[in-house]
Amino acid sequence: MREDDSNWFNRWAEELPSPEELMPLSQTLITPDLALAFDIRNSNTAAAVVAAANNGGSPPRAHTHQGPPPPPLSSSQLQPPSSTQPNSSEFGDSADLGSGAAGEEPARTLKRPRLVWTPQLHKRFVDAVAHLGIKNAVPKTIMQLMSVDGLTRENVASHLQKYRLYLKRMQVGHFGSPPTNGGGQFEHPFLARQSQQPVHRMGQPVHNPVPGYVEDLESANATGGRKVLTLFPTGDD
DNA sequence: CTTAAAATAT
DNA sequence: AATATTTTAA
Repeated sequence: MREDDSNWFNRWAEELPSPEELMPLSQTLITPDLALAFDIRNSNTAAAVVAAANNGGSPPRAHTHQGPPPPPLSSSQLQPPSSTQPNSSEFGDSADLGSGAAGEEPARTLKRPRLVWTPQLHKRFVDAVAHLGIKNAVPKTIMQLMSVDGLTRENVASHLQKYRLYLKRMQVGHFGSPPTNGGGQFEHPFLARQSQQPVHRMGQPVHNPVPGYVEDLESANATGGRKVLTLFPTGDD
């Protein structure tokens, strides 16, 4: 079906907002501990990294008692506010994943929110892999090169796994391949799904635990009326 | 309900 | 580190 290929490109195009759009996002995250404290989960495609830990339920996994709670991370690296556009070139710059409040150390007892691989973040990832070469493209190195604060090796490893699978799949498999686009450069439809329909769920209306904060969040992402607000200015496209 | 992304376990 | 499995979000 040719609808398919036209769609994938469409989707891909859809997912990249203007840099300006995501610019104001630099510090648009609710402080992690706050979010976690209120158990705010945004089904609204709001903040990228803001996810909530399942609180109030029975912990599904408890076996394999190997759980010294890892340090959340070194918290905030001081980000020089001087540059309006900190990163424009390749690497050498450090990106900064949602830390939210500077000076707030979530520290102990907080589960790390689910990471959302935004296109920009993925781009950075791909860039890193490309520049490292297949032999050095291991999670640790990639993570280091990406220099994204808050990004753990596990995150990269998991993503790398999927990325490799994706490559393998397109390498052998279907030829359907990208549409007649002049055979030019195709980005990776790797991150295919960004926004979906709100899918109304009957019976259980959205009960916002903390309307005030949610409102705050919404105003943050609603700025411009776009759908997805993601991360920091990777600014590279 | 289904699928896929991310986390987690091995 | 790589792969498999499970959990969680869209």
